[in-house]
Amino acid sequence: MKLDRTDRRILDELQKDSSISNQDLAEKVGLSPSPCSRRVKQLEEDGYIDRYVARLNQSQLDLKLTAYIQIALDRHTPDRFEEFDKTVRNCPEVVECYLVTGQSADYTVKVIVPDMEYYQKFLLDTITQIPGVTGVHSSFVMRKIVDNTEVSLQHLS
Amino acid sequence: MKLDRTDRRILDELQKDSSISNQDLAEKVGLSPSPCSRRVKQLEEDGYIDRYVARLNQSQLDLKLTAYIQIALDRHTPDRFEEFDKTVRNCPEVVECYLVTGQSADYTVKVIVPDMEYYQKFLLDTITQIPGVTGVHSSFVMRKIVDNTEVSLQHLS
DNA sequence: AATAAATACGCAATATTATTGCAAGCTCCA
DNA sequence: TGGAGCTTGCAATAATATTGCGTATTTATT
Repeated sequence: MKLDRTDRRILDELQKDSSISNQDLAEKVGLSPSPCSRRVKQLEEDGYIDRYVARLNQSQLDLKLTAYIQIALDRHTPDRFEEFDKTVRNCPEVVECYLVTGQSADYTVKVIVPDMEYYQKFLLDTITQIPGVTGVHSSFVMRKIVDNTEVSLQHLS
Repeated sequence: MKLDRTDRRILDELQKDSSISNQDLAEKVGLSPSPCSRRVKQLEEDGYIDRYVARLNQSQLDLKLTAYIQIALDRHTPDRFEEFDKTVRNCPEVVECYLVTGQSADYTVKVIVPDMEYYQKFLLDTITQIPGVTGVHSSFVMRKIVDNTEVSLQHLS
């Protein structure tokens, strides 16, 4: 259950571009197609590769606003958390939601929506309606410098 | 250059799982394989699909710490921004970096690293070294409720 | 350091999957 | 209601991935 340099290179390539053919991937990592295919399959089976996804062009799809919402709850009881989690998991506008450390902001939520009007409605109709939500603070993305899903595997070397 | 219901369903499926075969995808969206393949190709060519990527299992790869860093700059001059952007783009630990609205926090940076020790070193050796960085505030992810790349296309209906 | 066991490799053959040409069927506008 | 432009499904073809197997390489053990 240990990864060598070739495995890591395979993972790196697939993180960047999973539409690469097995033949090209094999060449990039210095292997012939068959062992490369076998390694990829193994990495999938061992759970290193979670899933393959397509990333869409947001602005072309009229999704022009990305917002971060910092949310604080009145009480930190299990039922408060459960209710919040359940609601947020069912919002297609929410792409990320984390429980984070820090003074008052319990949750950090990332939302992708068409525009400010949509956002405002979403905030009022959905977030504000969740029991226990007290503080809500929004910030809006003006410019994207990095927007990846690719993680660094350097520490495994 | 307009998407019908079938196109949107294709995009939705590929966002969730791009490893689906064309045949299965065709069946899901109620098409036979050939027009389905043609539509996917068209969506790629038209730029709706940005790229295909593999998502990895972070904890299995020893990436146990996700952190958000809120960063403020001393001055909002072009060279300050450029220098910051350039540095951050070259950090493999940084998965997201946005310029955001708000009082003092100019940048929101998301970082994925093995542990707190690594994080501390990263902050001191990299972030703090960037000219003009004054305020730095970290929060750490304790629990992930949602961690997707999938965006909602409901507004197109 | 030698050797045995286990693992990983590349080639060639096979199987799977995607793509293309084409005729028939829709759709939409005049 | 007719016709132009698209879209579809089928069948044939092409591209791509996968598997068996003999050889080579690595790893562990003494």
